[in-house]
Amino acid sequence: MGSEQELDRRDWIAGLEKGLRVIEAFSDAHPRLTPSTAARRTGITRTAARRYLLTLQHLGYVDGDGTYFWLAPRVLRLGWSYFDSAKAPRAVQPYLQRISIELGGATFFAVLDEDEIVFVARNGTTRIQNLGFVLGARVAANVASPGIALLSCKPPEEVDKWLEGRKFVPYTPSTYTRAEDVRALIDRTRALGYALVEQQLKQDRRGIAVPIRTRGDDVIGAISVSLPIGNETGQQAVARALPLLREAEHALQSLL
Amino acid sequence: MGSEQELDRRDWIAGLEKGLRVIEAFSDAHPRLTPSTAARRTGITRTAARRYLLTLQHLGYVDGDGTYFWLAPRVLRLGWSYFDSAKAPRAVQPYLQRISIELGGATFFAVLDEDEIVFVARNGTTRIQNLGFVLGARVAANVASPGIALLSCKPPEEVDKWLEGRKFVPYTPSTYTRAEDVRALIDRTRALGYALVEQQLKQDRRGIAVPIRTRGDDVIGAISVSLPIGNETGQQAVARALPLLREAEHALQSLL
DNA sequence: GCAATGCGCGCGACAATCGCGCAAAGCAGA
DNA sequence: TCTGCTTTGCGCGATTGTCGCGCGCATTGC
Repeated sequence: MGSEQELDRRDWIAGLEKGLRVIEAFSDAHPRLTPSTAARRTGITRTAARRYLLTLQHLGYVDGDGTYFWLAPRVLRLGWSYFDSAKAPRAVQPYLQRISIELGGATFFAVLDEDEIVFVARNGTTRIQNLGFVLGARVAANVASPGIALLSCKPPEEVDKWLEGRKFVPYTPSTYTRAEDVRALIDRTRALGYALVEQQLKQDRRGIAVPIRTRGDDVIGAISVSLPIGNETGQQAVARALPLLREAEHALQSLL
Repeated sequence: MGSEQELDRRDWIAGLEKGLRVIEAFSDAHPRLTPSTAARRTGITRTAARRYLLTLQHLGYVDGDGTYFWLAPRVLRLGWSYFDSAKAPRAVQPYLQRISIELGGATFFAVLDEDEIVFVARNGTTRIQNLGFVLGARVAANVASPGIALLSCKPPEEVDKWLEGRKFVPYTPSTYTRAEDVRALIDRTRALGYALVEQQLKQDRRGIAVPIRTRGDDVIGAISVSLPIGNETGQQAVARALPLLREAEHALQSLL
C-alpha cells in the first residue's frame, strides 16, 4: 500500500495537491465556500484559494455566483473513474447478489483506505437503515466486519501500530472503545479466517466477512453480509453464511 | 451554469487541470496506466504525466508498482465531497422512497452536467438491470426521462443548439436517432410540464419525470420514476405517477 | 541475436504561481 | 442612515516550481 517511504524532491506538483484539498474542503458543514473560508480550511492563502476555485469553476467541477462556490456534479466523474477502472467491484457483484438472495441480508464489498473502509459494491435491501449506505461511503475500519477482516490480514505489529493512539468513536452502546477489545477481535478473526462482528456499527446487526485475495495472495478487499441478530446465535449465523462467503472467496481468487 | 464567458488570464492553475485530466484518464479500457499511456491519453508530455502520477500516488489517490499506476479508492472521497455538501440529493431521498413504495418502481433524482445527466439519488429495486445504476452514473440526457425534463426547461433555442450535430447513440431499437424526434419529445414535455419517455434507454421500460426547482425558480434537477410498460398505457402510468411526483415537486420547492 | 520501444532521471531555462498590499464593497450594530 | 470592521477583487514584482529535452538502461518482440 504505502510505498512512499521518501519524498520525491522535484517530482511534486504542488498545484495538484492544493486543488484536491480545495475539493475536499467542501463538506456537510461547509457546502458553500468563499475564497477566504476555503483558504482557512485548506491552509493555503486566500489569493491562492481563490485561484484554485476559479480554475475548478472554469473546468466545471464547481459552480459559483462570483462570491460563493459550491461543488458541481462533475466531480462525480472523478470517483466514477475508479468504478470504471477497478475490476474488483464489478467482479464481486454477481456473488454479492447470490449471497443476498440466499441469506436475505445486505452484502458488501469493501476495501481499506488508511483508517477507514470504503464500500465499493453492495447488494440487497435498499433501505436497511436510516443512513442508507451508498457506494463510496466510509466508516472507521474497526466497527464493521470487512474492516476487521482486512485488519486481520495485516501482520500483528502493524495492527498494533494501527490501534495505537486511535480514538474509538462509539456507534452503539456495544462498540468497543478500548484498543485491547479491538485487538482481541482482530486476533480471533485472524485465527478463524473470518470476521464475526456484532453490534459495533449498528444495533441488532451482525456482520460476517471474509477477505478476498488475488491469485498472488494479495488482499484486495473483503466481502461481508449484514444480518439481523434476531434470536439466532452467532455460530448459527456463521454456519449459514460462511459456506457461501467461502465459495465466493475461492471463485473470485481465480478471477482477480 | 456556464458563467465562464471569458477566460481568466492569470487565475489559472495549469497543474490542477492536468492532474484532474490524469485521474479521468483511467477508465474501463485503461484501468492501469504507465506514464507514457497517461501522457498519450491526456495530451501532456510523458515526463509531466509521470510527475502527476507520482504526486497522486504520494497523496494516496493512485497506487502503483513503480511502472504501472491504478486508481485507489481514495479518489472516491472527491465524489463523496459532493454528496456530503449537496443538500438536494439528501432532501429528495424521503420523497423518492415514498414514491417507490407506492408505485413499485425505481425512482431517481438526476441533475444535468453538460451533455449528460448524472444520477445523484435513487431508491427502489436494487437490481433493475444487469448494469445496476449506482450513484454518479451518467447517460446521455436525451435517453432518460429526467434528461428530457431538464432539457425542456431550457429555452428552445438553447435546446436547438444542444441537439445540433449530436450523435444519438441507440440503446434500444426504439431510441430516437433523429434530432427532430428528440426535439418533438422535448417540446411536448415543455407543453405538458412533465416528461413521458418510453423505451429510449431500456426496453419495456418507461420513465416519467418532473423538474425540481428552487424557490427562486432555478431548475436544479429532476425526479423520475421508472416503470415496466406491461399492458398499461402511457396515460394510465402518468395518471398513477404524476400526482405523486407533483406532490414531491411542490414539497421540495419550499425546501430548496 | 538485434532492433525498437518505453523506462527513470538530471539539468538548465522559462514562465507560471506566489503572497503582499491597496481600494472598494458588503455587513453589523448603533 | 451613518460608521467601522471584515472581506472581497485585483495588480505587481520576485521566486520557485514546473517544463521538456536528452541521456543511458531495462524490457519486449521478431
